[in-house]
Amino acid sequence: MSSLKELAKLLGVSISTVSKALNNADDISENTKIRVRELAEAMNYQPNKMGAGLRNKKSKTIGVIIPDILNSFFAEVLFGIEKQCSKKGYDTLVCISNEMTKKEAEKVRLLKSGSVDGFLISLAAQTLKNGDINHIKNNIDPQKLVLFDRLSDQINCDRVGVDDQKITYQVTKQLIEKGYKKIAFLSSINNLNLGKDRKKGYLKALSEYSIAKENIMELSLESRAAMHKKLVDWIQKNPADAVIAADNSSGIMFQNCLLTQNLRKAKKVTVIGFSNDKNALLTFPKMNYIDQNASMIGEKAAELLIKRLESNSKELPFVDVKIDAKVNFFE
Amino acid sequence: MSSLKELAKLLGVSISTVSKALNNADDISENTKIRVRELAEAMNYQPNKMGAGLRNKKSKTIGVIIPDILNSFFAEVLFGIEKQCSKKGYDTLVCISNEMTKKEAEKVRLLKSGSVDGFLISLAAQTLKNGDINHIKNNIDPQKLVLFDRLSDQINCDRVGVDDQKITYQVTKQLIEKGYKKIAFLSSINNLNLGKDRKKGYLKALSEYSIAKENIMELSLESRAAMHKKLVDWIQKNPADAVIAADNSSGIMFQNCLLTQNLRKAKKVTVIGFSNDKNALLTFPKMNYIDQNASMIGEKAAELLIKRLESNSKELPFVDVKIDAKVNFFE
DNA sequence: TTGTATGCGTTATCAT
DNA sequence: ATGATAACGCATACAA
Repeated sequence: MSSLKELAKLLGVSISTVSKALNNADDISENTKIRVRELAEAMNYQPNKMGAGLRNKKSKTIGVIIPDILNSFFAEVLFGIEKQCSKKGYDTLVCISNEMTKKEAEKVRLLKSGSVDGFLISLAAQTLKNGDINHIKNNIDPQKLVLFDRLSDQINCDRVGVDDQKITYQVTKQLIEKGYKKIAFLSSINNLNLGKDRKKGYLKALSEYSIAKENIMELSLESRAAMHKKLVDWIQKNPADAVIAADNSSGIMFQNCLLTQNLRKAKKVTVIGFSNDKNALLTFPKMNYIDQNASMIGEKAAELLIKRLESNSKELPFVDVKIDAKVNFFE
Repeated sequence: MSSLKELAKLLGVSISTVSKALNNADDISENTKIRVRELAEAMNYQPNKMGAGLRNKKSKTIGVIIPDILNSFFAEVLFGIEKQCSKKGYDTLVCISNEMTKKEAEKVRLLKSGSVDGFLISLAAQTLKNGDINHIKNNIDPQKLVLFDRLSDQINCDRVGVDDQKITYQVTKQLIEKGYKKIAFLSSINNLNLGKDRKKGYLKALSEYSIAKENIMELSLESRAAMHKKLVDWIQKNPADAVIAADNSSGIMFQNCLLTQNLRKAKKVTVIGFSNDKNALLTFPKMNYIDQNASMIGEKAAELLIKRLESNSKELPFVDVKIDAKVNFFE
């Protein structure tokens, strides 16, 4: 790789002249600037990030820690993060915690030594469960941290999340207003907070419209064959005209049940699942779905972090952003 | 962040003594080493990557360029890369080319300035299509490059790929040996090389066993409703007892067709798609599938690169590794 | 056994 | 308008 030194030697000027010329400093003649830029271009000069980083105490790199890259939600968030960071001239250093607090702590250490300017973190399940967040609190300046999706109220910093209760509330409301009378709820994630919130939203809408709640079914996805049978029984006995699934798997599984039993037309059940545009392609007939807008979560989180990093005033109050989901209705 | 300088001052020794002690040099007394290590521990000292990188001309960071993070195949490869790199003490800097040559070239530039030690790249569709790979050839030392999955024979370097022809050859053979007589082939990716290879494997197995080829159907996934109808017609007229789908979407779509028409039992068609363990969960009844073992591709690619980076001899011959797929048969 | 000096590539300050 | 110099954090050749 060519360096300022090399360019300087070839041009017969000093290193600082080259540096200033490339940074378009006021005190360098237009002529020199042109000569320097041309050679730099020709030599395919790229400033060395480590040299600049060492000097400026800034790496223009953001550390990202996600619990699970195989979860398409996080992959999509990452897409949004990458998009926004790229736009603002930042690199991303991506780490995976595998949902484990220990790994998460290790990654924080790693990234700090990698001299990232700031952190974008979605907390590991284990961390949330145990409320064990000292590895974050003690090692990361909240001015350099944005939490997304998996939040903890034990840390005072910028957050970007989804309003799970609002999503299901709105969808349930929409269904009611479309004339559905018996709306059931299906979930395999009632042990998680977001599962509970989604259920709350469903119940809230029903109670607002004084509608009796329909059957609520808890699914365990461990034993699929057994669940399939249970679902079939359920839908045959249940008079629901719409079903809201609290998660991606439940929705698709339920839709498949309708198909295998050829019940879809007979029962006229509208199914609404959680998904994203990519996965939705895999269902046919196309399932109605709630898209959490994951890439927007990533974009927004990155935007907030970069804004804070580049603001010199430490006076920006912490914000709590909620990203709205998009509902895709086909029927 | 604490630095060697700070530790040195607190201990009343020189910077180099601290540095050597932490690196366990021979010429430092055990006593001093202990004192230094203890303080370093207490201060939560982390060596600054940029300082070390600048000095050593090594960043212990690997640049990864993938075409599309929303494609679960690449997300899974990334998982494997991260796993292996993490194990060997390397960070990964992940970039997305969005299948565009221009973006890919930009990312190469970016990563070079970020001073990565080496590159793991899966080429963008556009790059492969146009054979336009100068941005790689001219800017990356082949000793520091491993291509994976999307390969080009215009670049002489280590490669890790899948043997697409072999996969479908083996699966077709298995089906024949299980007694299937009429094996059809379904594809929506016949425009891609890997799609062509998968078809070749299918045809090769049939010809080896002197079995007449069954219907071969090209799917376009643009207009899903139309395709669905076409598929239904196809399966009703077609006497196939097994269908090999060349890609994930085709397989799931076809399986759904069987379900919507309640044809599954009547026709007794065995479907084999491409998928991974995660996506396979979304089908019911569980679809037979070929798992490309994507995370292994990532692990192997990272392993090869690190081995080459850490070998001082430049004499290692380039290797061409093929990762075998796993076939999951449920019926 | 420990310390001093140097340089990696960059930028900012202060001469000239 | 240009150049010399110092400093960022680290590792190492060499001196003591």
